[in-house]
Amino acid sequence: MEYNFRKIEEEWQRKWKENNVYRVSNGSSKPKYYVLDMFPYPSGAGLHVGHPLGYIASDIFARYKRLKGFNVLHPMGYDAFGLPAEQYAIEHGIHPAVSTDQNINNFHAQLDKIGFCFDWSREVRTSDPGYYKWTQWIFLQLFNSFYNRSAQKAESITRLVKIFEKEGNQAHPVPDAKFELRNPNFEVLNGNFTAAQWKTFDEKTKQDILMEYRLAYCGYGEVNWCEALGTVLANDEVINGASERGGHPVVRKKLRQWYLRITEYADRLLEGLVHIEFSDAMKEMQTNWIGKSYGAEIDFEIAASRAEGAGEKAKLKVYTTRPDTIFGVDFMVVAPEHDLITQITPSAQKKAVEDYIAYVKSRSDRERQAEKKISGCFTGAYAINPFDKREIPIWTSEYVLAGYGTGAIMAVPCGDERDFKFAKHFNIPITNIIGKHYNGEEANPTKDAILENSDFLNGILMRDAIDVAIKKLEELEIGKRKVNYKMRDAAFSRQRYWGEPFPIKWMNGIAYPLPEKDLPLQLPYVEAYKPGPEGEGPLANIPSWTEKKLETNTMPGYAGSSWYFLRYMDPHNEAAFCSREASDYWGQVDLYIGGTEHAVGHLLYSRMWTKALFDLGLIGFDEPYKKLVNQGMIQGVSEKIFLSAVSFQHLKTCKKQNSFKVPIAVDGGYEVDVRDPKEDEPVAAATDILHQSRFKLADFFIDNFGANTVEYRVDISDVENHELDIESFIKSHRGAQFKNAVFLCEGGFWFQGRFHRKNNGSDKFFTEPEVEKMSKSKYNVVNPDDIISKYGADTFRMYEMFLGPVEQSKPWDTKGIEGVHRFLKKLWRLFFDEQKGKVWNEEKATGAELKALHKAIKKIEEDTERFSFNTAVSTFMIAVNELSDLKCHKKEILEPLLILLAPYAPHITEELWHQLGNAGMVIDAAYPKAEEKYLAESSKNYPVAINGRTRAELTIALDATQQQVEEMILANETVKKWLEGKQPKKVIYVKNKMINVVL
RNA sequence: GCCCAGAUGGCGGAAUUGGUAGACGCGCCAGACUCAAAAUCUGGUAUUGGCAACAAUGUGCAGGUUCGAUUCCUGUUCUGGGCACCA
Repeated sequence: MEYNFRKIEEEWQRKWKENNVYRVSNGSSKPKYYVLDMFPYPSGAGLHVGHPLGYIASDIFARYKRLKGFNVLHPMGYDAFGLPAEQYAIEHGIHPAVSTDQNINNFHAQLDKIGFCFDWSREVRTSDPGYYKWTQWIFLQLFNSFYNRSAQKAESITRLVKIFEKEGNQAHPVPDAKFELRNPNFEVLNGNFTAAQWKTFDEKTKQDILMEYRLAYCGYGEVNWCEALGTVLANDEVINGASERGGHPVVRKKLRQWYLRITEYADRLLEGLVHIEFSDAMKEMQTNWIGKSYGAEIDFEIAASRAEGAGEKAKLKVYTTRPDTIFGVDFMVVAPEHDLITQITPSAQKKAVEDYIAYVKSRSDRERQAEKKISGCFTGAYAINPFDKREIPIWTSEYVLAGYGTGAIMAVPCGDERDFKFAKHFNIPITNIIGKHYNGEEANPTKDAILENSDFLNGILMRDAIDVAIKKLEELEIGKRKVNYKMRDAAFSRQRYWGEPFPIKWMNGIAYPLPEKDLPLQLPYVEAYKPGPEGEGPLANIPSWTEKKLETNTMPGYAGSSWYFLRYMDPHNEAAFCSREASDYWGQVDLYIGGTEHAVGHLLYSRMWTKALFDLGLIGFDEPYKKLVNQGMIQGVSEKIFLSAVSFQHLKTCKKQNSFKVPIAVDGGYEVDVRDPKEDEPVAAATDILHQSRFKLADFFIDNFGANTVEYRVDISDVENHELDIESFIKSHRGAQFKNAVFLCEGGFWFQGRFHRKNNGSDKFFTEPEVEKMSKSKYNVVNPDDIISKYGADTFRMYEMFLGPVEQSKPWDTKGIEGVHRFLKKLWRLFFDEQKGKVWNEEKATGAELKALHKAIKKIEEDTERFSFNTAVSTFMIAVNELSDLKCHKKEILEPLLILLAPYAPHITEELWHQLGNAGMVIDAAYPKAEEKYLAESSKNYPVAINGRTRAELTIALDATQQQVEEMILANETVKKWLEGKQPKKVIYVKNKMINVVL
């Protein structure tokens, strides 16, 4: 009886489905465990072997937990809204709903083949109106809430209105300090209003004020605007200030946007990190993203003597974490977007400043920070240092971002590297306030210097001076202590079609929520996806939509994914997003597996939503994910060849084609039948010869190959062992253009199917491998379907795990899969022999067999618990090797081994489990227990090191004393040889570890 | 530029708390079975020198701490992920 994985896997997948083996109920006498994978976006390219890595890991853990007696929730669904589907619709005219459906079906079929224990009855799709009804509903909860800072929680906005009616906003100032509160006559209210004033405000004013408090609110923000495409672009669609598609110019433009007031949750998001099991790296990334810092806001007056007109009374507010360096300020830098610039710039500098601002508008935030080139422009205005009254030039530069702090900084070149470089570049004199700590070569950001040249701060340690300076600022009322966050409110709208519509109606410039009974507000069907006028989304083109004054933006991708883990608990509930009963039962996700790319996006948003839902009493916990495991990426191996404008010795070149030149003539010395190729046809290709120094190009009748080579990725299906199958390559769609190309190898070259030998080197055409992202565009995608049809799902699952630690990125190499497949065949042979059939028996196990088993049980359990699945697979291999060596076919040993292996290879174990005569499913068996009595050892083979280097081995009883060990050591031949008759300085004996003799 | 992570044989990786570097698998080499091949099995395989015993070197690079460092510390290079409209 052979291991027929195809039959076994199909059969059990069918039976599992028929018997609802993986359906879970909300309630059980067993303890609960919730295992979740990060929400996949069903892309048109389908699954490649990298995608299921995390799903396999979570599947193993879910099955393991079930064996351990837990009621395990392990659901799967789709994050189905998103830009790619819309882009596909624009290009191919297929409605996103249609293509998304196709993609999901494709994904689903691929996932099914891997044998996951998902409870598919709980599947959700964010684009399903039954799902996004509740995304809209939660949005309305956020819209109708504000963050009560004194209670440190979200509360109903109607409560806030009552407070305003009773006492104004004294106790609840506007969250955004930059917001200018105005009454209906547009008079600035200085931040506060009384109950009496509130009552006099008209509806519009009231609503505008409330909008400043709502957790989901509407405001204005800058986007990448591409006039030519008439649309807003994502950062990764913008390359060097131009659109990726078409290369049209892109500028920053202010558009009306929805936001989530996540900044109000900054402290709780930080504090919450203490209570959840995320990796330190992940916590650090989130902490840095939130970017809490302590410092001061300082007002600098604008020098009247140097300013013209309006600027006179203006003040420049800066935020700094280092107020101790105030006497080292040599210049100020304001963000190019800063409102003050136009006010303070004297006419003489206007042109230069405007030109500079225009330049900056074409640059993304990323470029502005990443650029090594220093740029900036002097505004012509001066600020006055509030302490020593020194006049300080005010510059504008792209490295200061409008969104952070006050959008202006005081620059201290002796203490800050960026400021230093800027000062050097523009020849701004540098004041040294830290004496010998500053060497004039580079800035020194120390806090451990004693201040000099610093007036009242002289002689104080900088660390201590921070507080002294702030106290003085507050005393003189020129500044105040300030906590600042780098994190900004989350932009929550997209000018796109394929997303959740906002349940919002606009009337007289006021946003009104739709009543709950009108949800879901369904996404209307459209034929075209063109952006609307003035940068509005495609929904603005639909008269029936705009007639109803409905919001034309849609929600971003993370709307649906911020709460999906809750919907899985109660996926078919039509009365609530998730019943309190269900969320109380399942609680937090116990294990969440996904990539680090979500570190600061999805994970922070999801945490914020959870906290808001908790505050509003809708769920009973305020962190969504108890433990997070980050899976690494499986990379692809691309295979590259090199193309060049080659120059044969007697060669003419003709028309330039795609920057390659085309060879048309022949080398005189060789009979090469290079007929004149058509102008649009060939290109020359070459190979590893570029990398072989022993190969002399001069031998080859080529002048300057390599001068202009271009890398070209060939499809990995045309490559084996880094050798290109030229024939198959030329037959492929992309390779057709190379049919008249010359393929240089070490021993000669291929041309039109014939090899022309030049020397006795190889005629193999080698490619250059490169490890990079697995992606369609790199022609290096390996499809799991192919692997499974060749080796089966169990082999595939185990090999994915065997490749290396889940957390680590590693390249896929199909070749290695044979080893895992052999292992499963070897396991099978413990039960069945090809000729003899059944070989397993019910004999009593020996001590050696029990030891092999219990060693495995112990290690597998430990490894599974710490997500070290690769070493667990090794342990299975070792166990099966040992049992094979022992010729052990005993049920007593093999049956527990099957249970151990069931999470990893569910199909083969299910089959063998039933072959052993069991009736139920293996997943409902009890996990075996490792018994120490089979593992006990009385002695250990110790390594004996001389000066730390292992020289010998010695078997010593585990209970040996230091003295006994020393005696044994000194009697050892190898040790004697090294001692050369002398006494050792020291003998280090670490029980159960090693022995080290120090000479 | 900023934040985070990683680097170990020909390849993927192991070494869980500072204690035998290279488990397990791939590949490769040799052998058995076979008319032959596949499959399977056995042995070998970090590098250098040596018939061998053995010796020297060796965990990206340069230092440091320690009886002992892949593991801890300082600096540095390269690669990957993220940087707010890809998901």
